[in-house]
Amino acid sequence: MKTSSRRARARRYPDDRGAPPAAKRGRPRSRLTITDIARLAGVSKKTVSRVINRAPYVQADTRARIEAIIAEHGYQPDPQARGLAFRRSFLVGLIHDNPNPQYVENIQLGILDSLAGRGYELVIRPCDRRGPGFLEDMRGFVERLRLFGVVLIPSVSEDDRLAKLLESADCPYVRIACASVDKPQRMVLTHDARGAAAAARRLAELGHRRIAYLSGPPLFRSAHERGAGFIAGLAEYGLELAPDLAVLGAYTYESGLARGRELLARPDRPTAIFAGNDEMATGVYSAAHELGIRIPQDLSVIGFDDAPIATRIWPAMTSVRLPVREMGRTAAEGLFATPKAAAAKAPVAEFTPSLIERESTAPPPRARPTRS
Amino acid sequence: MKTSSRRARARRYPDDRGAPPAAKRGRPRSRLTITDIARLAGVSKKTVSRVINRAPYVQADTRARIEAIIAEHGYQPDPQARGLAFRRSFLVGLIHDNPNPQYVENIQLGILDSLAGRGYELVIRPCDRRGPGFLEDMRGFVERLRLFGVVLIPSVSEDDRLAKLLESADCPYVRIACASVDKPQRMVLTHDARGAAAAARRLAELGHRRIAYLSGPPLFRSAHERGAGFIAGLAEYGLELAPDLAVLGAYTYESGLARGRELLARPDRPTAIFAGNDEMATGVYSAAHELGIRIPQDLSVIGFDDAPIATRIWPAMTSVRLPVREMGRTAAEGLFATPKAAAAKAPVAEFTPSLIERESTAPPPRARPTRS
DNA sequence: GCGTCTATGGTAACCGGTAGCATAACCGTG
DNA sequence: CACGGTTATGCTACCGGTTACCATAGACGC
Repeated sequence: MKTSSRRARARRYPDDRGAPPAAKRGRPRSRLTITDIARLAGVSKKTVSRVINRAPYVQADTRARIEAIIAEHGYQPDPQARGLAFRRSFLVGLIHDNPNPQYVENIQLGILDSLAGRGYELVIRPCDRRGPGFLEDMRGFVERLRLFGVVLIPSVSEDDRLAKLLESADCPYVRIACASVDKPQRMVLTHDARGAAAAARRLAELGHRRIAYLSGPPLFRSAHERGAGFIAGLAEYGLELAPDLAVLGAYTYESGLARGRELLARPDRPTAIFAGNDEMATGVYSAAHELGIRIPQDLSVIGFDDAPIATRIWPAMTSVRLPVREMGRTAAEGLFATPKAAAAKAPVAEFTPSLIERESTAPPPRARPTRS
Repeated sequence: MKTSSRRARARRYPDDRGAPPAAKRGRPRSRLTITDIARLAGVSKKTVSRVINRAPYVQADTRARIEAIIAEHGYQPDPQARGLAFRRSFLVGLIHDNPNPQYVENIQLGILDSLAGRGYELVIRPCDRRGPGFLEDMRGFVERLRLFGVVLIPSVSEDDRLAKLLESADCPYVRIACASVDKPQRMVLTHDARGAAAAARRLAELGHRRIAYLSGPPLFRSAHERGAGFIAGLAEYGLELAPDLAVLGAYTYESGLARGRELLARPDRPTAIFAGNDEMATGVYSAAHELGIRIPQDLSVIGFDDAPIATRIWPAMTSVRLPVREMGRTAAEGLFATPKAAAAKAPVAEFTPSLIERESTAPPPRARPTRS
């Protein structure tokens, strides 16, 4: 009877379609649990739990013995069980809509640098902040996963609706964004303006006077920030950005190519172009090649990001670099800050870009640099 | 007494340092649970569970009523609790050591295409298969997380030790790798050889005879595969790859630049170079620029991967394309295959690359193509 | 010697789900 | 109309941890 009953059970769910495969998979062979460790050590689960969580009230030798047993058996507490009890998962989310894979990858690596060895994992979540149901999606994501924390990178890091949502969902977060923030917030700041100013100074020093700025799209705060910094840098040399030499791109190669063609086809074309990012600067390179304009002899170009492509095109491009991986690491570290520090809403860290000089800049044709 | 006892308790962990912040965080306000839904619907937890898991033996109207209540309240079952009971998490891992961020990003996006709406999440795990403790790390990772499945991409996808480990850990996996496999396995196959053969045919048709192959490092199976395909393609036109024109690179820009310089400095330099990937092909571009060798008039170049850089350098590069995002999606789909299909160990899918012709190929100098 | 405090460890309940089994209702059939 | 088989549903234990609360053993002060 027992047997036949079991056999009947084996044929479960006769009309089952679409049940999660997880439910059908064979059981993995069971591993050691906290109960096993407690039994091996001759103590209670509670004591082992104290050791795992580094809680006090465990004798030093007891602690050492338990730790030895844990190490010997390679025991790893189950994050799902711990998370269930803690009402918090051991997952850190990266929410992003950044079109630059190199940037995203470096952020990921930086976050993982910080997570390594802590027992937390990184969950990736791309998004479209202008898509329908964006906020609902995000809410579902963070609530369902009970994320330990979230890192946001541009441009979604500039979306205050999302920040507000994360707060209401009680999900800690750190934003990476450039420095023009009105109120104190929990973020990793990048001083894009300073990098852009450095680019402006360098072009001014080389003697350029007709200098163009190829801006990123207004959706990105960095576009404004870099533009403002560039203008400020020029002003230090008594230069102004002529209105007709400030043109709007989209942070894409294609927009750089199109705007580059237009700028360089003018009779009084600029002798230098500062592009809001390397993608657009690369487009300017192509436009120059098409028109037979030599870089850097006829045209100086500076980009922003110091993407790998900056050294892969010819001539190697001068660009502005941010320590992206380090920024990712720092942002993740910020999630582990003490509650007090987190409540302070102060910036987690600030980064200033550096100008990496290569072969795409030179004095303008028929002109002499003001100094070296 | 009671009160003072509680107050004493509030000062818990007086010398606590290093306890997981999760344990210290305030509790998120509690959400709806399956018990709440059951109460609202006037049924038992078990019945709600059946609805969630699409199990049979629930009356259609009961099911509809429960689904309506779930939708109305935006209830989402807790993946940690489900995972604990299932002994399986709802996480899919991507284990990778691929140096190409564009490739990795597209794989990620493809996997996420497949996971979207299924309630599974993507966890990223870079690795170094030659580092110390590689296998132990991986074992700890997959066992601790009880991963639902893992996607592997080159070159770690070619590591049989890891495949064996995943099997012994009862962790389903799908590998993306090129087609030269000896035994049938659960993988997404890419016919890199066919793409390389197409490149060879094209160069032969244009009339090239002195053709070089710049190989990737032996660690990558794709390097052999592409080389073999290229040689086979040449053979169709009665051509051979001269031993001195097969050189070894490292899939990096720098190696492409160095090998390119050497190849192009020879008195009898090749009129065409097929590089194992776009990074190296870009290095060849730079070497040609340095030496004043024009592309494509003096030198034809074909790369592999169709990376974004292929269209951003000048002249736009002919390259071989694989549908990377689609491959990632397909690999993830493979994890959801029925147990029967999974046990079959048959390939999940196969992809053949296509040759994307751009401006970096032309007939050799002072020669006439054999046909169009 | 006794009450109080501190250090330590045990027990039961719980986190939010799922699995096994019992049971009731329904169905057609001999 | 009793009966076996199928469908629908609920009860209870359990997944692997953590917490609340309690019990006990020494140390200490009077």
